[in-house]
Amino acid sequence: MKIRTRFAPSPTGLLHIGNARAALFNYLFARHHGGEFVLRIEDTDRERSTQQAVDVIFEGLKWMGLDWNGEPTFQASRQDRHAEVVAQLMEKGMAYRCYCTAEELAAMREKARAEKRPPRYDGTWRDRDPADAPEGVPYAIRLKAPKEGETIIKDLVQGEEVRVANAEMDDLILLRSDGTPTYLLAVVVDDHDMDITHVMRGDDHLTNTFRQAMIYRAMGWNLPEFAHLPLIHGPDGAKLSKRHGAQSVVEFREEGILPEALCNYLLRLGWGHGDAEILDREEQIKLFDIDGIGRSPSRMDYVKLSHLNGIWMRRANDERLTALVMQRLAQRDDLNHDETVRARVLALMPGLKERAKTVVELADNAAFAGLRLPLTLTPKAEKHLGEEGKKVLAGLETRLAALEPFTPEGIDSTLRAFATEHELKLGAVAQPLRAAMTGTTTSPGIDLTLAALGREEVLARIRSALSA
RNA sequence: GUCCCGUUCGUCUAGAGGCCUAGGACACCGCCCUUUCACGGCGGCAACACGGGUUCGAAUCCCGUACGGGACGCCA
Repeated sequence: MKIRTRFAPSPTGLLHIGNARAALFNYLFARHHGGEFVLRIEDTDRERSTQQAVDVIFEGLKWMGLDWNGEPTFQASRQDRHAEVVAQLMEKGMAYRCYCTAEELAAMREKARAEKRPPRYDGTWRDRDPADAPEGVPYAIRLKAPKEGETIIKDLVQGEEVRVANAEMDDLILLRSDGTPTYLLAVVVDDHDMDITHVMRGDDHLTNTFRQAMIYRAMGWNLPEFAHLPLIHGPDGAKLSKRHGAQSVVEFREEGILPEALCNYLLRLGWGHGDAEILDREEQIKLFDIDGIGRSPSRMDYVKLSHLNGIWMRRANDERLTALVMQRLAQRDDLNHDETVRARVLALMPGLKERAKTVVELADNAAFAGLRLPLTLTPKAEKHLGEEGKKVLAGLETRLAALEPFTPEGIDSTLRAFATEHELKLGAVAQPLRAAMTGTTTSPGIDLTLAALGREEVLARIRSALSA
């Protein structure tokens, strides 16, 4: 049997981190087993669904490198099929018309709650003679669910068997009074028709699964395997919300997170395989399986995500990182943006990427490459450009002007020789230079920094610092 | 309120009855490397929710309690 998984988000405006993880797991599981991973957009709620929201999902998945098989299915386009299934259930006597209004149902629930009973539909129209039906009143169609016995489902994550007494459940609505299918019905029909073998989704759907199982049974269909993933909470254990920080895929991208870091983090959140921590896509596919998924909800740890992002940045290609940095620097109007600046950033990248955890930080640290003279100094940098510092710069100016070739190696030996001659520690030479080059006290190695700026710029920055 | 699920360092996790003096990672604290800041290396702090069983032996199996989460819509 070929494994087929699906990711079935509803287009409501953002690709939430929990959904993104569900997509990742479904993707990895399918790829691990040589199966297929398909996409279905659950847009039955026409009010809230927009093309823009659909695009956000596509873009997010592509950014994460989760490619799906075939064309996406739009659930709304399958309404005729959903209605057809309901018609079959009516014929079999397994569904019935319910004429209760929304107000009546709300009152029913409220009353039940007030009496501390579980809020459920009381079955008013279940056995009532259809002839009693009021004239011209719209009706919904409900499933005639079993009232006795129990419904058992198998869950690959949450334990072998999960069971609930049928008396605990009421007759769910299949078709709304406007004729459109409900989520519960549409999901079952689509998963069946699309030959989905494994349904992997958030734990919040676990109890829905019982009701869906009833629909499968009523139709005489086989159930797929289920795997309910524990939810992701905020660092404090409460529901993930805005105040915790980023929660959608695009937000993480804006904050300078690399997709491979996000995927690596999301995978390790709620899944483990021995001591494996850093996994590229190939290893993820090789190692991922359902038995590694944990059972309890996990907390989002933005600090650990940053750490992983640092690792993935160091592994990333310099050209790629430079492009990301230049994109961000383009927003700043205190910088030059020409090709020279880009070349400097690229040359600095090996040193830069060791010192940042996000692309945002990377861009901040790279910005000095495009700065115009004179530089604005940080208070700490200023201290290095006192009398002593200036003496060093003045002494260095002629030597650097004469240095040939102007390479990191040549610069390094020039500085060391200068320090020895003047009985200075290397730091006493490097820090004034760094301050003059960057306006700050931190940067990649001073040899690399000077070489990247180029002789002309280095001399210009020294003179500028000297004349300040 | 009813039902369902869960519970190993602060966090993410390893752990499938003896390999556990409970391992790794992040964070934190030292030390080393060092031209700054990082990176890296070494070391430290730190957990089996609680109570009963079962067993020669339990983090691992069973029951209960506590705590946490989820569901209970003509939303998905």
